[in-house]
Amino acid sequence: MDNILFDVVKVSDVKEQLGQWCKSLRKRQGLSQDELGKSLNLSRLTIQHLESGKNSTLDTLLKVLNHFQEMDELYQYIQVKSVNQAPKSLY
Amino acid sequence: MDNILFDVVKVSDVKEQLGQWCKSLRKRQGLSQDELGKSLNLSRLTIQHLESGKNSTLDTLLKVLNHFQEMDELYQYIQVKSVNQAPKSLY
DNA sequence: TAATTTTGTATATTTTAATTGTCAAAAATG
DNA sequence: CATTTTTGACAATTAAAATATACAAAATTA
Repeated sequence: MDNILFDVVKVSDVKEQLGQWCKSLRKRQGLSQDELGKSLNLSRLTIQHLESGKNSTLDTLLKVLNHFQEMDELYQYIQVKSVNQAPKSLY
Repeated sequence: MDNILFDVVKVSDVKEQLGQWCKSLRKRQGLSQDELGKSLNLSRLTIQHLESGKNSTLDTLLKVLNHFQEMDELYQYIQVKSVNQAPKSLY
């Protein structure tokens, strides 16, 4: 059971923020949803859903981040976090 | 067109690393895939696919990260990146 | 302001992630 | 070592993401 004290940020908040990120990356390059979609072999609506915080797939998100050279940095972030630490001590 | 010089990390690499991260978080708490799945109303196979780097949805990934209190930090990371910067100058 | 482009929304279809159940291999436990 | 638990893999079904098309609202541009 998730403790409300530690649960201020919701899953939907993160999805919306990810959408905003992708949108800002696209706008920065002056691309339309259609142009970006064509570059990545994704439909314009898939881009639109991602940017509006719908429940996209990892492929869709990562293709977009990769296109704007943001995937490598995210990869580093994850890599540091995923060092396999010892399981919680029983004592 | 993506430049190979900047494309060393592949989408599949990030998915696999995300899977490793989720797996290490689960192991640290001494939980089984089944137990985690039940906690999040996800099937054991959905957890298994996520951990093995398949193409999961954002909901699946974020539910898991949220359960281990890792979503808030990721949210901060994204928030910093998604400040809407001015579009590329035309000059 | 008028014309053009882009975006959000809606519906229908296709593709695929998620689920359910089962089974054997692998790992953990007594 | 034997038993139990966990995990990875296989199929079949269900739920939902991705697609295609169309249209109006919004934003951009001339």
